[in-house]
Amino acid sequence: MKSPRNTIAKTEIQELILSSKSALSHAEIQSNLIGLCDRVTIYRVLERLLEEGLIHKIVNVDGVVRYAGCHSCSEKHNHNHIHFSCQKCKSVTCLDEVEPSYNLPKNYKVCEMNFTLSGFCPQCL
Amino acid sequence: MKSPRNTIAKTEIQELILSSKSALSHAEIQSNLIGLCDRVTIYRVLERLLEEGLIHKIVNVDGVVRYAGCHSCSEKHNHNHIHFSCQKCKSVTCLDEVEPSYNLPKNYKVCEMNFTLSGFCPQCL
DNA sequence: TTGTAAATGCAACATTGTTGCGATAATAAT
DNA sequence: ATTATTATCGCAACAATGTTGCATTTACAA
Repeated sequence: MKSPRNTIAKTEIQELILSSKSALSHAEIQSNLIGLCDRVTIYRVLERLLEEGLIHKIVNVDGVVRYAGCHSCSEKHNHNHIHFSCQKCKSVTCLDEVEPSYNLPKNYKVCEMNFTLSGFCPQCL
Repeated sequence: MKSPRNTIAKTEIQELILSSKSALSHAEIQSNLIGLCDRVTIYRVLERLLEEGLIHKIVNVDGVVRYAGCHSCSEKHNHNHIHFSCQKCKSVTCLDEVEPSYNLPKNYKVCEMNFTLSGFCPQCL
C-alpha cells in the first residue's frame, strides 16, 4: 500500500514531458530543468511516471532512451504506435495514429513493442 | 582506399556472431571470448563488421544494443524484419521472415527501421 | 500539529561507449 | 624471404548513462 505523492520535481517533469511535442531524453529533461532537482531524482521520477502510466519509454535506433507523454492511450493503455526519429533535427515523435501490422509465427506471446523508424521528418525533407 | 585486414579478433568475433542463434551484446561477446582481445577492440571490430554489412545492429526494448549476423540479406541488404526479445530466457532473435507493414503519413522519408517485440518465445511459453 | 513513509540529495559505484597514441602485425611490394 | 606501409591493437584516460545505499527532507494523512 504505497501512496504516491505529488512533489515539485514530479509535477515539473511531468508537465515538461506532456507539453513537449517530441520525446525527451534524460539529458534533455535535465538541461530544461536546471536547478530543479538532482540527476538521480529525475531517473526516479521517470520510473514513477512510467509505472503510473502517464508517460511511455522509447528506445531510439541509436540506443538513446526518451520519454513521451501518453496522449492517445487514455482508455486502453497501449503503445502500439510507430515512433519517428529524424536524422536531421534529431527529434523523436510519436505517430500515434500509425499502427503496424505483422504476422508472427505461432507460439509467440507479445507483451511490449518498440518500433522506431529513422529518416527525415516533413519539416526537414 | 583502405584495405581491410583479416585479424584473429575479427575472425573470431565474426564467427561467434554468425554461428549464434540469438543476437549478442558487447558484454556477451566479451565473456564468450575471454582473453582474445581488448574491450575496445571488440567495439572497433563490431564497427567494421557493420560497415562491411556482415552483421546488423539491434536495439532492444530495454536499450541494450545487440548484434546479429546477416542471413537473409545476401542480395539486397535490408533489415526490415522484426526482432523478438524473450523476457524469460533473455534471448533476442531475428524473425527474418516477418516484415511489418504500415501506412506512414506523407512527407516522411524512411532510411532505417528498428522493430522489436518483447514477450515470451515458443521455448518459454 | 504530528507521525509515517514517500521522495530527495549526495556520494559512490557500475556499465557502456569513445578517443588518442605508441606498439604490433597483416598484407602488398620488393 | 625481406621490407615497407598502414590497418589494427592494447592501454590509459575520459565521458555519458544508469544504479544503489543511506541519512535527511517533506508530502500528506491521521
